[in-house]
Amino acid sequence: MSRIAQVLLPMPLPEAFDYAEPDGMDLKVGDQVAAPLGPRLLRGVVVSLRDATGVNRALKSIESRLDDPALPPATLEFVLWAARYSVDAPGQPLAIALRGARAAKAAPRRVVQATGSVPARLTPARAKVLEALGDGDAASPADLARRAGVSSGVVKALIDEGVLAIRLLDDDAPFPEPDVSLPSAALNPSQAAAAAALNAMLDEGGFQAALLDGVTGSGKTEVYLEAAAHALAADPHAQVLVLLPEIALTQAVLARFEARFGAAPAEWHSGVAPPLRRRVWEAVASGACRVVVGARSALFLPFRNLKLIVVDEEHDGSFKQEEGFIYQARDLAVVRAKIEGASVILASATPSLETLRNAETGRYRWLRLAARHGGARLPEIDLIDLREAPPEHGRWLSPPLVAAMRDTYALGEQTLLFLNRRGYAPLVLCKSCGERLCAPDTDSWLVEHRYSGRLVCHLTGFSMPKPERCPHCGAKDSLVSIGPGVERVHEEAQALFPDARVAVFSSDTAFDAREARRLVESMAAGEIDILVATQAAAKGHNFPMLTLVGVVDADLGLRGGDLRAAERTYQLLAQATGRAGRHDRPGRALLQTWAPEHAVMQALKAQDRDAFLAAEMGEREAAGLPPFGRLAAVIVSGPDPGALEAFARDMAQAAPNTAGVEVFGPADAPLGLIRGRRRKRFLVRADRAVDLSAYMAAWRARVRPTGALRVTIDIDPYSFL
DNA sequence: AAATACCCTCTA
DNA sequence: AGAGGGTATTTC
Repeated sequence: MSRIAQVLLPMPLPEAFDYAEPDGMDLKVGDQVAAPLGPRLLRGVVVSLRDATGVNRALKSIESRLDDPALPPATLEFVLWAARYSVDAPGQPLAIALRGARAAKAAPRRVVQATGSVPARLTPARAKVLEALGDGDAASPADLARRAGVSSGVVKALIDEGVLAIRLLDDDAPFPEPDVSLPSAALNPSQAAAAAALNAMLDEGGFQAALLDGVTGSGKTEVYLEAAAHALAADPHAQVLVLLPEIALTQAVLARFEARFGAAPAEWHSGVAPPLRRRVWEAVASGACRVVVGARSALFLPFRNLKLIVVDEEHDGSFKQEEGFIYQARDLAVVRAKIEGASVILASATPSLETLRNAETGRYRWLRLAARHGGARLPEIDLIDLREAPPEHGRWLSPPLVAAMRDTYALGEQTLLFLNRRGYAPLVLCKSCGERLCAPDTDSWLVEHRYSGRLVCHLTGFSMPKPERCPHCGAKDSLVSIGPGVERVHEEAQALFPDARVAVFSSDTAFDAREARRLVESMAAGEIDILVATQAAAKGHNFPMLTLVGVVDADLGLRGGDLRAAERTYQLLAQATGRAGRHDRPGRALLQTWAPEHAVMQALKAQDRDAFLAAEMGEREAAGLPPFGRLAAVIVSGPDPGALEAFARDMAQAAPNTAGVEVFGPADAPLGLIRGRRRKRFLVRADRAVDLSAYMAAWRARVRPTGALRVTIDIDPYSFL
């Protein structure tokens, strides 16, 4: 009996396609195959096999089974689950899962080896080459020539003569095995208790979840390292995944893994070159790679025997993927753990309300780390009321903050000025005609970057040199920079302290892992007096000489006012102020604010996280917002305003009526125009019991966007632009 | 996603 | 008629 294979292709197709299985191919679910699609031949994955009964149309045959590792059944199940949850085509998450399998293999290394035959004429140069061949590792022709001190022509002649031959070497250095016998770091009693609880959780086996909750510097990393060691030791094939936000800039955690296990973990993020990506993917699939530290997409790797997932800084917004396939990696990590029968640890000093709620209701174990590691005190936090002590016109640092900086500088200690805004000024305005400069066909302002002399759109990536004349009215020298960014605060700090060493840390100055590390090291070594930084520097670094943190604009994140504004601001500022005064030096943090009475500012000053979260939790509950209800957003977009308007009205008409679901909209999106596309939004609020994904899928099925119109569904939105 | 089928206008 | 161009449809 011949069979039919359902094959999922890594593309936005609505479902898997049926193909005939050629005789004798003996496919299994998860196998990677080459399947014809129209005139093309594509990589796909077998999702099911069934007897070929009831076939009503001619099917194409699978071309071949690929020589690549199969996708493990649990990975496949996870891919399908993620697609259903996100209300997107299953081929989208599959494309992420296959990214490593599709990456180019490393070109084999060409090395020279002796064939055993002797040269007809043994010149001195040739003798040197043969001598150099003897010592050292296999070398490429060019390296061998260099080692022998002759030109490459000599080597080439020997190859042509057949004395030497080229061999192709696939040097896939194996991923080093973690050494779990190395000693653990010394844990304080609080850490030891948490580690013991996590080990007990792992010993229980099956799906388990825990919140590891501890203030900055309480030593969460050591604790989850012990849990990882425990999982790896308990099963010689166990695999561990650690998810980090924006891993490209965080080298510190990698170093700690290396110290603990005597071997660097495999990295997985967008900065990893394709050949290495391919190797990591294959080693994860074979089980040879046991520890992966990665960004959110590492969640889609083909683990064979995943036993533990750690989501570090679980509250961090960058776990939410906002483009292409939209997903929240922290939430999907819990799902993946459930499917794998693994444990998941969510770690944070300022947990998200979603996670906190799960801990409060007992769905997650709740492990709290109390004391600060090393006995340092928490920084003292004060508010500077900008209404009472405003900076001079055109300045951004208030007199009390400048005074504190002066004291700190005089003591030879360091200041961190925190401002979560890249560039020099967030807005450039023409004082002649009032025009606000925007990217072409886009509603978002151009940000002035003075170091590079350009105006940059942070949304679309558009940039242009700063013009001399207003592009709107043509007036000369009429463009003024409005508001501060880190570069402008740098300028002001340098003017106030001409002898101080002032530096900027943002994604523009720390553009890759190496630059970031250089800046962090020079700050840690005391080579910088004042560091002006965005959130790129707020997380995870340890600066012993840093005793003052000044938050330039504490209210920044509160504007715009989406549902998580207060929560996010608290998390960010708690993290930033937590940088001050580690080790034996007391620290101080000053927050410049126009609204010192705001609950977030009061909570930060009182260092009363729990009271703030309780109040915030109460407001969410009263409004039925997450974590007490569910949200989804619909963004409809298209180039033609009239067509968009009409379609949005049709879509509103088509919204299904269901108990416990409210649909709001359509409304103009705050960013009403991006890259020439007009945008409108719906917001859907549902009770927790409602299957929101199914609701959204049913709604989408009722409308047909024509032409250039597009519908994007965002389950659990974080951005409301 | 990417190939192609379709359907306009424009050019001689 | 055939070339260009944009848009809609199809892919097991």
